[in-house]
Amino acid sequence: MKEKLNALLIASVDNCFNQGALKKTALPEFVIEIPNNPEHGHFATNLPMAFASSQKRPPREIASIIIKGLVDPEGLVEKAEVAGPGFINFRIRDEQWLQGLSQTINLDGDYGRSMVGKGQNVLVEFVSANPTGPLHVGHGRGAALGDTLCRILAFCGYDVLREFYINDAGQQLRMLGESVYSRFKQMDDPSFPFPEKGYHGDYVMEVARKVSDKHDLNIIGREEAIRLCAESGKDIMFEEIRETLKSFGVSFDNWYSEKDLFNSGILDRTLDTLREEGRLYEHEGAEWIRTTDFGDDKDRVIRKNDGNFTYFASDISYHLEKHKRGFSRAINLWGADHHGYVPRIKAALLARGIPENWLSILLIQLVKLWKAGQEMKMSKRAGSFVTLRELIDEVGVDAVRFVFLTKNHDSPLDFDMDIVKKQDSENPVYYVQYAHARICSIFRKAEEDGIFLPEKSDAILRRLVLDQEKALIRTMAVFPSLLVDIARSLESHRLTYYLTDLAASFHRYFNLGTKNPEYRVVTQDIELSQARLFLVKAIRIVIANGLGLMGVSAPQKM
RNA sequence: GCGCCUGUAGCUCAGUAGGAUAGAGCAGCGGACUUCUAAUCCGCAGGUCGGGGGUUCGAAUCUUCCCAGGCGCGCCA
Repeated sequence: MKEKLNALLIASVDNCFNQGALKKTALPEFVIEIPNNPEHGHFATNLPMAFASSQKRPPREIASIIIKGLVDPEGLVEKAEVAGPGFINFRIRDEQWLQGLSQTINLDGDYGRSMVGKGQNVLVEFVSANPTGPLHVGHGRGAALGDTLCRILAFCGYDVLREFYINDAGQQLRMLGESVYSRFKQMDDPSFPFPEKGYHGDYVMEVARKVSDKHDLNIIGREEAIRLCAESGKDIMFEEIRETLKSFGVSFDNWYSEKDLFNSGILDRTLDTLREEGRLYEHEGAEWIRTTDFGDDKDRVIRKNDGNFTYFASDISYHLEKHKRGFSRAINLWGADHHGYVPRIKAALLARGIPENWLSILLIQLVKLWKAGQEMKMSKRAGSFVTLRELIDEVGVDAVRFVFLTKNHDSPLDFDMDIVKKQDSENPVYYVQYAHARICSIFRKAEEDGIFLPEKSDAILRRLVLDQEKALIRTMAVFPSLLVDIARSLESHRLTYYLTDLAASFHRYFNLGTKNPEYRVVTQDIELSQARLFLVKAIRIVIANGLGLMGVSAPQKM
């Protein structure tokens, strides 16, 4: 609807140009928004105010000129009026809204789908946890956010590739191997030393048991045993990570291995290119990249004086390779503790002429877990942390995902397990799900009463005349453009608020019927009942589609 | 010290590309189920949008300074 109005406005301004009512100047940036105050109509635009400076006329005057020159062959607008300092407020004709409603019903599961991203392929990298331990709750937030973002992008027509980058080449894997080996040795000799920077979590002992069940670590040399522990440990952890993600409803198209980056020669090739272009230099036995030429605050080492590459080398290479693979844009979801790396990775891309906005990096703030009124401090080093697996098992996938999606990614999130575990109204996930279940229940009731929906809805929908019904129809009309907005802003949490809002409007509507039977969906008047059934069916569709994009189930019964 | 993020109701947070009178949930108080699901709804109360300046028709939103909190500033991974 907003899009239609936008086109209408542009045509109208054009018309004013041709009539000489307005000077031919460039169209300014303007917005069409839904006013908070219902008295201001269904839509409002600030176009006249934005136009004031180039037209050199008062906004209100421009507003009435545009209204006079309105081009509206479809009969979209019922009323247009000048308001406030120079807004134009629009009221759309009921017919138009009803058309939107029947479209929602016809499109069903495809309602909200669009093609705005057509022709664009996007690489979304998220989670990318090291296979040196289980996923913790912070990874869960990234997984929920990333997965939902991918679903929304795909729904908006983007060609999305979901990728998990596996750090399987560096020191940390070696450390896992040493930790596992040490735990194995400690089974017989508790005084066996544990590596200083080793992984302390209990899971390491479990890995040690599993590895030693399969292999006799005593008959092979220490080095080989550590290598074996590292390799097997990685496989075990990785399997666990995949398993956890799967039960969390998160899938990936591609698992990109850092080791492959080395073995395939890609890393060397990318560095050669940078070297040829004079972006690298030797200094004190190490090799550096001149990221300061591109906005970083200091140059960075990519090869240490011991000959090993820094992790940054593979990171540069990985991202340059992403670009080379032909993606029109890339999105990374990182933990906010990595924000210091943003300027340097962007600098490295710029050094190869890749524009800064090709890569969007979403920084995800910390999750604080609360239980029994106490914060559960997490420390990976000390091995004390709540895993995503534990959280899912205790709280349930729907609730965890929903809560992770209630906050903007750059705002820290307090996760109160006591609230989220409750099976009652305090738990926010049920509010939306309940609306869905309630609608299903209405349909069961209608069926009992022998009321069924006809094929065509159009004529019947005219019976929807209540303010609440019209408001619901308008709210639902926002859904497609909301998704487009999210695809632009990458702010998935807005979907959560939208669905909560829609559910609230529905619950309110439903409750009208508890006071006055005339306002029930299923009434004595069959045609009216059918119209309302179409309405709530549309609500069910929007909620189901929205929850689907969030990876949250839409139950028929609760 | 430098950089990034955050600061909105008692608490947790929204606030749609700068728009008109700043919202929700929870907590508090008072109401609504012989009824299509009360996991719901209605009402009341609750705010110098951290503070000061600036930009303009208009600022929670942009800018600058200050205050408070979180995180990051390795030839670690």
